[in-house]
Amino acid sequence: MVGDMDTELSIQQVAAVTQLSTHTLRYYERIGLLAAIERASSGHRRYSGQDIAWINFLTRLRATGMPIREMQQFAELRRQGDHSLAQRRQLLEIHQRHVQQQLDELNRNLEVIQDKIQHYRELEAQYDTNTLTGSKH
Amino acid sequence: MVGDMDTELSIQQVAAVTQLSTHTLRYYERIGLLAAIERASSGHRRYSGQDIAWINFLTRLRATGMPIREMQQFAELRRQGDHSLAQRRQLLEIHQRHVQQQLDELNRNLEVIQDKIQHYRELEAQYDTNTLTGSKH
DNA sequence: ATAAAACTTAGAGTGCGCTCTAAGTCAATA
DNA sequence: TATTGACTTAGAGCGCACTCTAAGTTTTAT
Repeated sequence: MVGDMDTELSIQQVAAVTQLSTHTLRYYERIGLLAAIERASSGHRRYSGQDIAWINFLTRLRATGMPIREMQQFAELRRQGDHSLAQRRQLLEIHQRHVQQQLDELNRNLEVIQDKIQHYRELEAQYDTNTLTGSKH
Repeated sequence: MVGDMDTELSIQQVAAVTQLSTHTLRYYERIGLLAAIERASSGHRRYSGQDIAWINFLTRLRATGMPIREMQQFAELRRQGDHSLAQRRQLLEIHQRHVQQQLDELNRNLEVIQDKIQHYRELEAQYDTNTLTGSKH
């Protein structure tokens, strides 16, 4: 089962497992996020297990708000091989800090929203009481 | 200091305190997020303390990914007064769940990124060793 | 053999949330 | 009084990340 890494998938199959559209997969290749996917003799794309793993990681970066531009830089560094390891790590460390900031902000905002919900609950209780006792109508 | 709620601010002042551009403030009013800001005799906008509080809350909703469409619904409910309290609360409760999902996903993705950083650290250490011992060049 | 489906490329179109421009009115200062 | 600057409106334009279309070739199924 180790050899599964060599399984080659069609664009439709990759779309199914990555949840990206075939349009998006071609788009990612075109703008250099994927760079040179292998072709079958027919010219059709054949994705390797490594390609899938890379696409999945890209998806994590996108989901955490990394702009395409930065992902392009990251992909370019990857293409340059081992001597770019430190730069790739630094890029990810910066991004990691951004994600932590997002988390902090999201947590703060969540609290405010929860406070508001609680506030509404109290207002509702009061409003219901007024309505039931017939005051003012 | 309680009377500060009645202070009326110009659009520039509101832009300064809310960190929104004057363009965005007019845009929000135009699409019904703010609805009918008072005007001075000159026709210039005059924002109340309540307006500012509302804008700040809207900003929290935006920052947590609520689409403008939904904010418009929320603003509309607010305009309808007390009898929409329960609906407003429900809308916020749904949004609250979305925010919690965002937080969960962000946390999962952060972990993957951190793992990748750690992986790079290990590869770097190995690469440096190989380089120093002159193996392979 | 032929039709339907899937693939290819280049490039146009879309939806979101602003962001800016144009044309004009009003207000404050030299 | 003149001019600089802030304000008004309606509507066009923009950046991002896709998403789709058109035109053509290849593969698969009947």
